Amino acid sequence: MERQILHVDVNNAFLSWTAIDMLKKGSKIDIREIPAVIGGDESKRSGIVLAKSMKAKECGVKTAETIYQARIKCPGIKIFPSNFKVYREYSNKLYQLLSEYTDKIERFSIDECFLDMTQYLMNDTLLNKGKEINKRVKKELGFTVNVGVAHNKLLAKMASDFTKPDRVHTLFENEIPNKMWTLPVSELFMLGKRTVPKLYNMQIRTIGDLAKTDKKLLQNKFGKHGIMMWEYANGIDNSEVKYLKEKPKGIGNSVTLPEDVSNIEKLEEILLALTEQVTYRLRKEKMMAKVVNVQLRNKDFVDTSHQRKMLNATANTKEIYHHAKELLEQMYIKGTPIRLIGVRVDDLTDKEEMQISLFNDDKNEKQEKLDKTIDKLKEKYGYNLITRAGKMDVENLIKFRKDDVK
DNA sequence: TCTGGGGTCCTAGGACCC
DNA sequence: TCTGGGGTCCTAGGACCC
Repeated sequence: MERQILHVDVNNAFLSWTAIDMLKKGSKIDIREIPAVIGGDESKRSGIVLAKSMKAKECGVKTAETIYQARIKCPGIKIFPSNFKVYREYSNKLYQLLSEYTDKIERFSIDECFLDMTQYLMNDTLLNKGKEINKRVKKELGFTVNVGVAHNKLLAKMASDFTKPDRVHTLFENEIPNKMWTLPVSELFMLGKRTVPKLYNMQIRTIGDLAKTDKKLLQNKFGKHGIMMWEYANGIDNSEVKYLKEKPKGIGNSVTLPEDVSNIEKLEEILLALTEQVTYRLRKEKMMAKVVNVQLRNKDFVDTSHQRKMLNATANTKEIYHHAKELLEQMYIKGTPIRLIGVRVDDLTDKEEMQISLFNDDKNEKQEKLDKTIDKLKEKYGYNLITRAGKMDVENLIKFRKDDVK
């Protein structure tokens, strides 16, 4: 049976949502109407463009480029900081509205959803539902969305990416040659900046070129990725709308340092704070991890990572930090200026499903208690070491943990 | 004052086993 | 002693997404 899929994509999400939030707080200007971007903090060396207004786009400003570059392209451009709390709020409002249409919704990202409408069309058409959603979001929530209308997720996503903003586009199978094959191959979902030049060298310029290329040839050159890109170019995608909440596969926390650090004691201190965050989230998910991974980026932007599989899954800060610290010591070349440091845990399992370890002795119980105490403190003070200094005495907490992990 | 942070999935090579 | 080959697990790194 033919599936009925919608893809809803918020136009310039972070910028639109910031604009609405500012207007609500009494701002006289609507930053959607001027050259503006939402960006990181240049003084913290995270000065990249997260979202841009239409006027900024007209200057040639692109998402993920530096604010420095944006200013060159568009002198006088206004820059506003991001506010994820606000974004989550609007994202939830959108989700609520969409929930009136189907319960098969996949939150693909903070500003994108897939809807499986197959069993929810009644006597209406999919296109009409798309148009209704587009109108209602604008009227009731105050921002605009693009809606892609198709028979699978890939085509719906491609459709919502056609002309913007505030549009509803269909991409049914018979429309593929005219609407999709004419586009440059770089527009195809999952074709990034590494793959596109390789395709160009093979004289593949448009999605149509790719669709007509021999599948076997692509498989030989790109492996699984080759098969996928051929299928996508031909509009083939059998993946389901994942409407059930999935457990995370890994949890990580990394930070670009305000200035390069070449001192391992300092790096260890930051690593501890990052580990604290990661294990806190891990415990909140009621999960345990088996793999610990430490990532470093040096001043030349070269990334290295080391990982280790532990004997038993754990969510304990001290235990995970112990491994993270060893990994750092193993990989850090003395004197190297480090720009970014990160820790992540993978190979996660549900805590409930874990058997009670034979070694779950007093020591472990003591550790669990300590973690719980710290978690409670965090909840109370909303303490987040790296991104914002909380009300709590951060230095003391570091010392507390430092003494503990010794 | 140039380049975020959170993810997922895949690949290649080495170790080890039978 | 001319050295297969399939399979699994592990690690490092790459590509892509928003």
